[in-house]
Amino acid sequence: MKKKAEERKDQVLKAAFQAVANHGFDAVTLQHIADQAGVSKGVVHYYFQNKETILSQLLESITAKIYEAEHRAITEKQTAIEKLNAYVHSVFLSPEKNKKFYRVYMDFLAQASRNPLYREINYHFYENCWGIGCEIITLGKKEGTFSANLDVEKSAKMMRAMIDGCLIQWLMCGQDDLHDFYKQSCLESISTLLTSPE
Amino acid sequence: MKKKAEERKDQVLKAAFQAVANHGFDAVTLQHIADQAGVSKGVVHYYFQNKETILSQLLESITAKIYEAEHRAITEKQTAIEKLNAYVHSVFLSPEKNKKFYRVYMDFLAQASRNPLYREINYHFYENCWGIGCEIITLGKKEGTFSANLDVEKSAKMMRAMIDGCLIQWLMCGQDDLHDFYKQSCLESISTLLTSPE
Amino acid sequence: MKKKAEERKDQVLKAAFQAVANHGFDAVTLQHIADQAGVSKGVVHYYFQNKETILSQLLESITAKIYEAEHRAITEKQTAIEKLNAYVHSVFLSPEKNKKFYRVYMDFLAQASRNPLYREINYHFYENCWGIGCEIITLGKKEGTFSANLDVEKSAKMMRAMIDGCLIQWLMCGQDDLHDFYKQSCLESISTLLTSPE
Amino acid sequence: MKKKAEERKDQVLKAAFQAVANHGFDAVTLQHIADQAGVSKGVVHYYFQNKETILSQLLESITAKIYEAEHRAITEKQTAIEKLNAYVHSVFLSPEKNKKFYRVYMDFLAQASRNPLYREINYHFYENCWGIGCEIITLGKKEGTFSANLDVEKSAKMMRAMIDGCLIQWLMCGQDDLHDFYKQSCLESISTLLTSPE
DNA sequence: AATGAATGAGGCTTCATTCAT
DNA sequence: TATGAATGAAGCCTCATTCAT
Repeated sequence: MKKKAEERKDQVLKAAFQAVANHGFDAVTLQHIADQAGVSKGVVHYYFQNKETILSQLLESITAKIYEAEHRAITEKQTAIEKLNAYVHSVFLSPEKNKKFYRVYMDFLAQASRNPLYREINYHFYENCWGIGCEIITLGKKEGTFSANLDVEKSAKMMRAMIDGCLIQWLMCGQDDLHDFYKQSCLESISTLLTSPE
Repeated sequence: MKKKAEERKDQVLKAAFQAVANHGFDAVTLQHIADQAGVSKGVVHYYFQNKETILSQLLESITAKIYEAEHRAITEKQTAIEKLNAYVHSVFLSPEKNKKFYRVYMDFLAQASRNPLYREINYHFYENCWGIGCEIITLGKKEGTFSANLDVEKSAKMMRAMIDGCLIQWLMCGQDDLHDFYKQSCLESISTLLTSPE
Repeated sequence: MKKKAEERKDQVLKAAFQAVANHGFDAVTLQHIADQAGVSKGVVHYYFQNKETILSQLLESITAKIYEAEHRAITEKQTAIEKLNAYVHSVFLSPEKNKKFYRVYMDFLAQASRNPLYREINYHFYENCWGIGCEIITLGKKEGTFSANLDVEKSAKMMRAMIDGCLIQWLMCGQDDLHDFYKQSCLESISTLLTSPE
Repeated sequence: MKKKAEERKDQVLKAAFQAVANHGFDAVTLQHIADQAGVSKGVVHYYFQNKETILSQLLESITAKIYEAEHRAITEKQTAIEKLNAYVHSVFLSPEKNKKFYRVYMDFLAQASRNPLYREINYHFYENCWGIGCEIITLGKKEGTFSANLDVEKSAKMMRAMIDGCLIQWLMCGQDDLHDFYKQSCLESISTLLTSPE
């Protein structure tokens, strides 16, 4: 029973992601979501109180997934450089996937600037990302790869700012073939920031 | 005559800006805009063909204003360092103004990932921003302040990515008192990127 | 299930007929139709994509009904004269019914002069009517009742023109008591046309 | 002053005719009419109380013009046959003109079935048309061209019914090249009705 | 547990009409 | 006289939500 319900909710959330990716946050309807999930509109309301509940759980779900992927990527590597590389590569996955995920994510960011609930969810995601940054930077300092006098927390935040800034700029340019340019440039810039003396 | 009409349109656009800032891009209604402007709903349609027209002109208007302010800021300064400083300060204006402007701007970015018209307008804004970056960097190289081997265009893009990334991260944290932290960190990071040898 | 939906659509179409009869084609609103049907406005949109869909289906429905009644009437009779009589009588049903039906029909004709969809539906109705005429005339020629040298198709068209012309003229006079006069005169005229030698 | 006003009203009515011909009775707006007349919307309201006033005066105007043309046509001829010919030819003027005039006229007929004012105006037009019919038939009887036992008034009405029925049927078929067929058939039918013995 | 029919609030838009200039 | 800016009522349509089955 409980299991079935969990599966159902997951099914709806997956459908919601697709639906939001296709139609946009404010254009998506519960009908879109139900259609995408291959269920009736009633089901959606049966498992979720209302539209906002679905969407906030969707935000939680996708930020969790992004973080998991990032975390998995760096765990597999040993050195700070390798981890940094893996991190950035796990963010710049592919034009198609980035487009889909970041479109949805940007929709949520826009909402989050007004909706405290979304903001909180996103903040949690930020904390996770900063955590990854701190881990890499701390290791790099220990290795002697990165500057000894780096402010770890500050650098982690700048690192994430760079990543988001690049990904958004890429997304807004609408040119898939620039994906590699932005990935490389982002990586270079972060490296410079972390290795620059003083 | 013509003048009056222009003023009216401006009045409506200003009201639209306030209304979008308050309610968000997808929750704003023409009634909100009319109320904010202190006019009847009919007036809005008298000066603008439809809702999308208002919103796209609003995007044009605010990106133009942001750019103008940035451009004005750097024009007043002489050295590359001063210009860079002025640029970042003109972006990080104040918590209140940044919040309002960037909320609206983020709404548009979210839309732009799907709407080509918005994307085009934003691209034009990007070009302007990159132009400012290029100007500063070129001057800095000439002065010898910045690294001689910088790729001017690439650096300009990374510069803007850093700025947007920081501003968005600040906005999403919902803490006004971090405004200064992000301004300073952003400036530092860009400086590092531009002055780091090789 | 399907049955229920069909009934609902029928209910709405019937209501639409009443509403158009009462308010006229261009003054009728979806609210009128919903009220007449005793349902909420939403129901109308649930079963019909939009207003035009309702109205075109209404045109199809009423022309089909008129034709069916006419066809049924002539089928029951044997001789050409009897059939002709029955045909005209089935058209000139009663002042009340004619008024309601032809008011609506005239609204559609007015629209049809510009709207190809309506024109097509009406043309189909014309073809049916001409078919009835042809059937009667062909039989009459075979019987020797009607002139041997009649152009069947042309005569069928003139027959219908006479019928519509009379009914419209009657409707426009606004005098119910002339209904019988027009019915008889119409019948006489058609008889004359079909029996006149040469 | 008075003269200027009359000219202005005429100008607006002519524009109204074009506008209704183009957009249809219920889709036409005062802006269409003003544009067509090359004047401002205010002018239209200055010379006409409201929209209905314009439209009813337009109906009067066009029925008067149709009648005048018909009357002029038969006046120029001597014999009943010639007059009848001229009459029908003056009605079936040309595909283009008939389309424009009858579209507008049909719009009014549809309205007239509900609006007493329009109905009255149209009735006056009918009387004029019947008058023409009576004149022709009476002459034909005197000449011995038409059947002696014709009921003049009734025949005049049937004559007009035939004309309107044919013109409407032609209009609804949407085939310009059938214009001649309907004109000839209409004339033949009327001739048959009027010459048939008994 | 699931469906989808029904509701009705609320949005965008059109347009006749008014009125200050 | 003439203009056209401004109003606001009213229409169509969408869609989250409810509820009987």
